[in-house]
Amino acid sequence: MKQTRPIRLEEVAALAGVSTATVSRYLNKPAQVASATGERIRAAVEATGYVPNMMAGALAGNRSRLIAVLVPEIAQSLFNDTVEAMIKELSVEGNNVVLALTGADNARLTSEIEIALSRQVDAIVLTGILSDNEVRRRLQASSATVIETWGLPEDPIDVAVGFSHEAVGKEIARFVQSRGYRRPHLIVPQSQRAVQRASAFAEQWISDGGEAPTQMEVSVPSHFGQGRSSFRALSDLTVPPDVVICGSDWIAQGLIVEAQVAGVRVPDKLAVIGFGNLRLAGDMRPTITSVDVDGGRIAREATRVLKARAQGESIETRIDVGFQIIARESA
Amino acid sequence: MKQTRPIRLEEVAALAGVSTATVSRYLNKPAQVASATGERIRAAVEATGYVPNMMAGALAGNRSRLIAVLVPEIAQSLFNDTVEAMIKELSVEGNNVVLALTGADNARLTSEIEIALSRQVDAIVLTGILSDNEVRRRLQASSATVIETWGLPEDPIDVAVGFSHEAVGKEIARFVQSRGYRRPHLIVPQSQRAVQRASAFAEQWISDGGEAPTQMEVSVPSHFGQGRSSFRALSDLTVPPDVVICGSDWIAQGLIVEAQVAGVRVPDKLAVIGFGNLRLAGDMRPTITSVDVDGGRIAREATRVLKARAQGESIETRIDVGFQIIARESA
DNA sequence: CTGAAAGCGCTTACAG
DNA sequence: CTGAAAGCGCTTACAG
Repeated sequence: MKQTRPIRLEEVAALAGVSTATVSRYLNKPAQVASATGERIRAAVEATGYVPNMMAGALAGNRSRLIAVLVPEIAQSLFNDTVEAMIKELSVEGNNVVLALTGADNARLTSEIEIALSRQVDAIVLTGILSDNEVRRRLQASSATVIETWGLPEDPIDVAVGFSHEAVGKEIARFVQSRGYRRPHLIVPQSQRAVQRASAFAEQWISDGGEAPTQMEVSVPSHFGQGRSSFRALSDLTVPPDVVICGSDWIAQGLIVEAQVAGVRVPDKLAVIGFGNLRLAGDMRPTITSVDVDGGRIAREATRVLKARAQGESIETRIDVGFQIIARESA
Repeated sequence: MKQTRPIRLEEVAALAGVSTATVSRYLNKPAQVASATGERIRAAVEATGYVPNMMAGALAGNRSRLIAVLVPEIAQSLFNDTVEAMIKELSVEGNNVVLALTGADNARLTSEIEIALSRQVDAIVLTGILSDNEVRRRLQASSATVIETWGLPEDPIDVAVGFSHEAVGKEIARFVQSRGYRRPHLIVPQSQRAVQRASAFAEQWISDGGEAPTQMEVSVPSHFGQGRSSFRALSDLTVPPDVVICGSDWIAQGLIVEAQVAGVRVPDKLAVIGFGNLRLAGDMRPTITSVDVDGGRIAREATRVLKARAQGESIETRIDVGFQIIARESA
């Protein structure tokens, strides 16, 4: 390793017989360079094998082309599809994604924001809910675009791209009622948003004349094993449920497996609803009724916002990408 | 957004009554600064709310503190635990991870390497196998540390931290034999390494006197649904298997679910072995026998290598972190 | 359409 | 232990 010094812009310019300014323009805004000149530069770049130093470019141009994406974790997360789509979308535009982990409880959210700011990122994409007002202000004072995703706060820090978890809860309640179920049971991962959905469900259910639904808390990140244990815990309930609304498809899947082993038929004896509409929801036996969130759409909207911002265009501050209940065999 | 100009080092220095050089030293190598001076600087940093511009620091110091991690995908990947551990480990040292996606077929591997180099990353962590010799040379000519993970090539580009997939294949073959199974069937995701494991399995199995195992190919990334369809495809085999070796725990899980629905008892009528030792392997019913790869260990070794490199220490070029067959109920 | 030159905000020999 | 100064490799008004 560590051999020859890399080629700089200056050497390309010398070879092409132009100034570094012109090479820089050719590389960044080719339309501003005469085509004959451009061709000479192109040849010089190729001949030298020039690779731009983006750190220098970032400092000089005050644009890092770095986007920080902050998620609780990635080992197994409902956000993964969104993050993947985001990385793909953004890299097309010449940006790179710095992925930071804030922990299942989002404990490292504010510190990771500080670090991202120090990195001079052009934008910060948040999935967690930021309650610290000082950091909120610091974020607003910075020149970075801040995109809150998955949620849809009343008063976004900057821009929000997501959907209403309250609406999801209410919609599921209506769905459950329309299917004729009478005794819903909720399995609620202790994340702010899952709790929000559960509350909204209960509210809607009760206002529609139902009894207050029973519910159980599980830790985050949610996983398959919780589904199994949750099924077993069902026998502790005085009122046996006829439908279980799970905070994630993983929980739903575990619940179904355990139910099958116990000889409880899904959905005949017990209906199950998941959340996230992961691939496995459609692949499971029985297939799992779930709530679809379009991660690709979130990523596209976020990218569009970033682009508009970079060009100084005005942008909406709340973009609702919606959600969809996908009815399948399990409920 | 876009308010007041950020504080610079110069303003901190002025407030503390020292030069920018001293502030920079205090921030990066506090031991080189007198404690009284350091205290004044600390106070000045706090009073001004100074946030260092890491892009400038990177350019001046020729050290970006950026590590590129290249993986095929993250929606659902066996590498996720490793990537998560890597991000955690590295961020403790003040580094950030740029996550780049190379595609399930690794088609974007070389282009993402170019981009990472342009970013002046201190290190590139690869999970895919790099066969392009030119890029290999370019990588070696760069000053970036290159860490190949998960695999353990004979001749690493720079440093390799992983395990032998061939050894995994052979070890599974011995395990299967020791358990008395006679007719293994392999479900092989078409990734280079899964194919390597399958070949090694077959080789060992045959050299131990077994009949050539049957096998079926599935696409990457592997998933639950493939397990279900693979089970159904088993009936096409002229010789019904007594054990199925799956390329991932997701396949194994899908296979078990489908077997249960079909009334085939696991492991009594059909044993199943997974790969990856995901959390669900221990949570599934029956629990899944799998191969454990310690992602945390890989991340720690990689971090150790990076640190040693940064300090100019010499380092090993091949670090074998091993693997472990975890025998559970399914086989 | 192009160039000379200033400047982005740091780090680091070098000298003391 | 500390400072003056050069320099990292680009971008971008500004002027022509």
